[in-house]
Amino acid sequence: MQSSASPLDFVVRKLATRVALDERDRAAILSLPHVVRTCPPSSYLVREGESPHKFCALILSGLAFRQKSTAQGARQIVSLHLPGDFLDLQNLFLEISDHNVQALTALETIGIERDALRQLTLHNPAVGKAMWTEAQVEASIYREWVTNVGRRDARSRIAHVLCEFALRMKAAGLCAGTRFELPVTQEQLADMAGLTPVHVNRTLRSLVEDGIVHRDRRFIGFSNWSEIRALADFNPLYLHLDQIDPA
Amino acid sequence: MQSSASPLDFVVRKLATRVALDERDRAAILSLPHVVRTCPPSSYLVREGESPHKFCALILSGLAFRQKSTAQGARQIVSLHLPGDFLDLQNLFLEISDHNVQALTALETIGIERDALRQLTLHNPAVGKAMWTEAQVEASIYREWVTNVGRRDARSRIAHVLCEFALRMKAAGLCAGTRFELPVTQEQLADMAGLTPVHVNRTLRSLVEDGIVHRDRRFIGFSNWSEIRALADFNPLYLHLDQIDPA
DNA sequence: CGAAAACTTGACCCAACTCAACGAACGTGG
DNA sequence: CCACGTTCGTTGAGTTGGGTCAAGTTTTCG
Repeated sequence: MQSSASPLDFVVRKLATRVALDERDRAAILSLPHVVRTCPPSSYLVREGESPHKFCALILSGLAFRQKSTAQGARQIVSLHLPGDFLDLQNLFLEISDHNVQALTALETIGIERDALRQLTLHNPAVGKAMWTEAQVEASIYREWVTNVGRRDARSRIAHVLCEFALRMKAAGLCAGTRFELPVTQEQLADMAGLTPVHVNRTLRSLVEDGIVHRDRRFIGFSNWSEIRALADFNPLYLHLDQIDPA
Repeated sequence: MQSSASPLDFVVRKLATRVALDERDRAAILSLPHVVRTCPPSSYLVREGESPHKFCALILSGLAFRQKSTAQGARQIVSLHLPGDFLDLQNLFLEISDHNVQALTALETIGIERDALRQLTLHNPAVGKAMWTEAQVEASIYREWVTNVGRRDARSRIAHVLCEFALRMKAAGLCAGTRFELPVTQEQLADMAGLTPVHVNRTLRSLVEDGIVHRDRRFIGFSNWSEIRALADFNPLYLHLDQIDPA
């Protein structure tokens, strides 16, 4: 019966997509100590080498990404995150951060007290299961990215990134499915795909010329989902979007 | 006081490297229903698209790898596993397998009943924490692999794979550190690095010619750890080898 | 000992990179 | 609301790291 506008409601709703939560579980989540924060575009939320912060962040609105750099100064973006994604799951149980997390757009996050969230994850089986599912889906996406960057050519690689983003946005209820804003520079897209910005530019152009992708500024549209899906060699299984409340 | 030679002792020892376990935790682990199995080289332990098996496997001896294929038939190896690694963590909480797991060498595994392990993970905080740490270290390794395959040239990439393997083997007490057997064909190495077998052959040869790597059959040696480490741009932080019992 | 698998090597090719310049869009302050 | 600096996108020309194809050679193993 609570009409609360607490940002923790958002967390409850998120976790409830992964597992059935009873009243007690919900109450436990809703009593977690937390803060709401906003971060400007490209600010760092986590830096490689740091110890975990007091709060574990989840995105309420906006986009973020994870990134590592090589000694030669090349950057690789290793994942993209949208509202409902945890940005700090790794730091819940590891003591030193192994990569950077950066805001892509302006970001609104809820920071949940690390200790409390860890205790809840370890002691409440329903919450624990939801958190495990989140973490395992994230790992599955990493595996797909290794494959994408390791074994697909530039066209497929870029198309694959676009397909994944479209589908995750749709699953999060943030776009209709075949048209969406991807607020990413071509340089950032290059860093996701393991390509150079120049080559991304040309490849993206060729996708547009072939009528597979429409583009206006940072807005992307697909003419034909099954066409781009085939080109991208995109099999949505790895997103485990059906992994919802198998109770 | 138990002198048991149960393979579960191995699991206890493994998890005890991640978290302090008391007698009750140990007893709970030691009572898990399980089977020991052997698998011939290149047999499949998990296939993409499958539902989870009744048992969740952990390697007792031998090596295994995870692998995905593209529609064009290219294969990418996304991780390598050695004794003490879980092969089925993902299937503990996900309902469809998103990749293949294959034996690299002859394999001896302990299969722990999935349901029982899941319950223990969710209900026993110490075991839960150990399992989380395992899973998060695995995720960290995926991030590094995305970076390796996306942003390093062939020499560094291959050197990086060698460094990681050497250090993980050493950490597992399976080699001294600068000389070890890597029972992998050049084709498999290529599939780890996102290269072709021919190019792996030439690149490996050039590393040998430069005196950075020694090779005899499948045995690899490093002349100078800091030299290959620099070439590989290898920073062992991501392996979280110190992530041991922060109690 | 013989067949299959793994490793080598050479010759050639091309997808993607580099370098460099220019144009378009954005945002910020006056 | 315009001027202007900055970031982002676009394009051309030339280069190269790594791929392809194909033919040996060595190793492994039944």
